[in-house]
Amino acid sequence: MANKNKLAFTFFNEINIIAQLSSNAFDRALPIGLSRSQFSVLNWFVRVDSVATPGRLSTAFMVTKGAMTNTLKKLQEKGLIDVKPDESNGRQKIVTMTARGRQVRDQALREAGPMMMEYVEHFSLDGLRQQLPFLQELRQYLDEKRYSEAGHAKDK
Amino acid sequence: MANKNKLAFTFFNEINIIAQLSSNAFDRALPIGLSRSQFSVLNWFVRVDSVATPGRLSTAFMVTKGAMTNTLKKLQEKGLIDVKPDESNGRQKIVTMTARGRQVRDQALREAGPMMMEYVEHFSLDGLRQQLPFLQELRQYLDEKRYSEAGHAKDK
DNA sequence: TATAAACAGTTTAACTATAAACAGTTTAAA
DNA sequence: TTTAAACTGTTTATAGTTAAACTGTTTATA
Repeated sequence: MANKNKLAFTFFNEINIIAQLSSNAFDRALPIGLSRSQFSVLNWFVRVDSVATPGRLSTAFMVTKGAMTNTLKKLQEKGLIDVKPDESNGRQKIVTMTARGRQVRDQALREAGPMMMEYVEHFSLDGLRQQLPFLQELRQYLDEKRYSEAGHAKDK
Repeated sequence: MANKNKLAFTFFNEINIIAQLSSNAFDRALPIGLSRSQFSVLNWFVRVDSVATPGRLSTAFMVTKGAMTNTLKKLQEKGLIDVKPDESNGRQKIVTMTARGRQVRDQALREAGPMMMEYVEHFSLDGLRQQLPFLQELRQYLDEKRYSEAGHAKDK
């Protein structure tokens, strides 16, 4: 059905443009020297867990292990995270957030929050809430599809 | 309202994940040697206009002029577009798609289309259609906001 | 007309990402 | 016990992006 095909393209196109616009805006709201991926890792430690391995983080953020190695290196150099070997497993490393990391994350959120608020203030709470279930269902579906694709579930 | 703040973050987070997943899938569906930005430019010539300047394209795709210079160079090297000076305006260039470019675009669409279809086949036509207006309104709002931000409308 | 400002596109440096090769560690199997 | 396979994280090469400096052209202004 060519009609649905076209609709699918339009739909994903809108999603992509919104993602790009909001990401760009968020990047600019972040303190200089802190990239979005770096902030996201710091925020993860608040939202999800206080301890992680690099592999767990690369899976959570759907980036390659190499990308996460790079992000963690930057955070470590700035003293925002601690990385130490896992005594019980020589392959892994243990990553935690430092007090300074927590401070930087909190400040970034304080600076970026109002901007994100402003972005949705013209949309009702109910309007946003009504969209969420569809988006969450779609996200979950795409995520499952990703894992079921041949030769692609390994390095993610 | 902290509640709405959190909802806004959740909302944009979902949008970003969907964008990332669908983009990655689309990238993989594309013929090797053709990046998403390159395909997008070729597709633009079918969807929007048959002639363009580099500046118009960089605005349309919300990337810097430098990024578009790079994309167009790759397309030109592969013989998929023509770039020639604008006789009536020495600052500008005129970009058009070649017959080969049209062929490559058509083939890419044939290869990637079914994948996108599969991505939405579990969602009803009506379901997608119901989401669109909100997304389009949001996109338009963000786009306008972008232009109204100080010191940021120039190079886009 | 002369000069300054704005504009259109290119180049460069820095950054982030991927994919693939790599090194070391652990687990499974023979 | 030895060996092969799987795993965890790093490195390297490649590609695409931004921001800013740059070149050349056009427009506005004094």
